[in-house]
Amino acid sequence: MDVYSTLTRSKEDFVTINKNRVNLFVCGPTVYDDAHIGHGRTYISFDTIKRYLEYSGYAVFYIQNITDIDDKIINRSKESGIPAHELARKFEKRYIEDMNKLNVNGVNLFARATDHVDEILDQIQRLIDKGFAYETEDGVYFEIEKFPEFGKLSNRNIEELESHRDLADTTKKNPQDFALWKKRVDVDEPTWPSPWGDGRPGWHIEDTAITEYYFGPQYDAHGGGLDLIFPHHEAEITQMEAVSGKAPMVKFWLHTGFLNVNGEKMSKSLNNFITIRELLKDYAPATFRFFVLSTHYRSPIDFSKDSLHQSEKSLDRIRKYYELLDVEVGEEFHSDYEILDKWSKEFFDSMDDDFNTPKAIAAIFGLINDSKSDLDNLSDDDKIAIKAFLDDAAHIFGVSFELQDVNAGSDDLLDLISEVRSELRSNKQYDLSDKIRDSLQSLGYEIND
RNA sequence: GGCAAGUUUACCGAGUGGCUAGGUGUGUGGCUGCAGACCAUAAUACGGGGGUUCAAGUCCCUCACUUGCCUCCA
Repeated sequence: MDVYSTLTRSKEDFVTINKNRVNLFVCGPTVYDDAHIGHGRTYISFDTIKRYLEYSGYAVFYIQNITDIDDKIINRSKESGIPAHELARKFEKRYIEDMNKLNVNGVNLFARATDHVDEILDQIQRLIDKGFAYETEDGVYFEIEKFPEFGKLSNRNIEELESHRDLADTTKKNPQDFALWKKRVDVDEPTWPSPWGDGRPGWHIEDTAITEYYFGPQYDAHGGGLDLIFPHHEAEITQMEAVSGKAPMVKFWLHTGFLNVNGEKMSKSLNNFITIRELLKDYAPATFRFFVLSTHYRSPIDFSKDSLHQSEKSLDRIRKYYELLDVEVGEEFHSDYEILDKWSKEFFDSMDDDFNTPKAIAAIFGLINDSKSDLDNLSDDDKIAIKAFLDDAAHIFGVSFELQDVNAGSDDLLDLISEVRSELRSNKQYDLSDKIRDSLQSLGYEIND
């Protein structure tokens, strides 16, 4: 299996630290508002990656942090009058609900920043002891001059960055030094005691404190959105490798591309901000998942009604084919159906190639196109084999290929109506039968004569 | 300005130097009372310009354009 790492800007053989174990960390959300479809894109991608790793025989431990204390939460708390702690819990709960609806359920542990303050304090102390960090009157900072490798993930160097920063009103030695601890005294916001006075953690330190605690100083893969490469992930590498003296902290850095809306960046000012909750009022979760997976996870993806519609139709086509496989998948079956072998190999080869889901989807259609015409001539075992393959693919993608029977329960009534319509048609009373058809269609029913 | 990713047929979107990606949409034919669904079938491509090669969408150079990051951001 080949996986692309941002650190080397190339695909590399996926070699893990400990045999078939994979320790995976993905940056979670800051819980000050509802999750949007960009979050959805990123977390669906990593959910699928985890699913595929597990399918391939890896035991994956997937941790996601929850940033439940930071400026945005505090600001929102002051605006709304809801205590910061309460606000964070509320949106954390809504976030997890949203993810469950999208069938994103692979995270083994959600780790809150505020539940790991002890580990954070401990890591800061060790950074000070080793001479990488210093205290000023308003906080504790990492001194990047002490870590010459700063910039290796994002291809930047300290000199060039300095010229773009303003040193005014900061107590830092160097403008690029970043906060490990922010001292906060006499303010109406949550603080924690520390050896340097009351305050709260800087943004970057929570992730390395959490990963060191659960994984140790080195682990297999770290993911997040493209926008986190600098400065967030750069700072993580700096902190962790400085404190442990071991490198690399992470071998595989995985970054998801952005989701745009109608070609524009999603932002509140453009009024094109779509939350997952809003999305799911109009579209099925599987449609959105399939839409996300029809683009490679590192590429930008453009969200539009039209694209969602295309995904819906594509998924429908797979489902209609799946329905033609009128067999039950049992324990044992034997098949050497060549067309299936060819396309399933293509499917898994594609997934092995940096999780190339669009190509894997194409392999499913390849199978459909090549096998559809001789489906009637296939043995039950061959059909079972096809169905088992599609079940695996569906599981990896986190969708279902079962036809969605949204009208279950009203079957008798529908049967009656369509019977009446058939009778009208056989009597050539098309005015009335077409009226029934139109009405049923406007109610969302499909007519397949 | 620095760094990064892109520019493929109407749209989305794969492409490891030589063999039809795939989907959606469209055309044509079939089935239909008609439309849809369904079945069959067809067409359109590689941003511009150089170069390497027997052969380039695929490698190299160059130009143009797009997007993102460089402050918080999935």
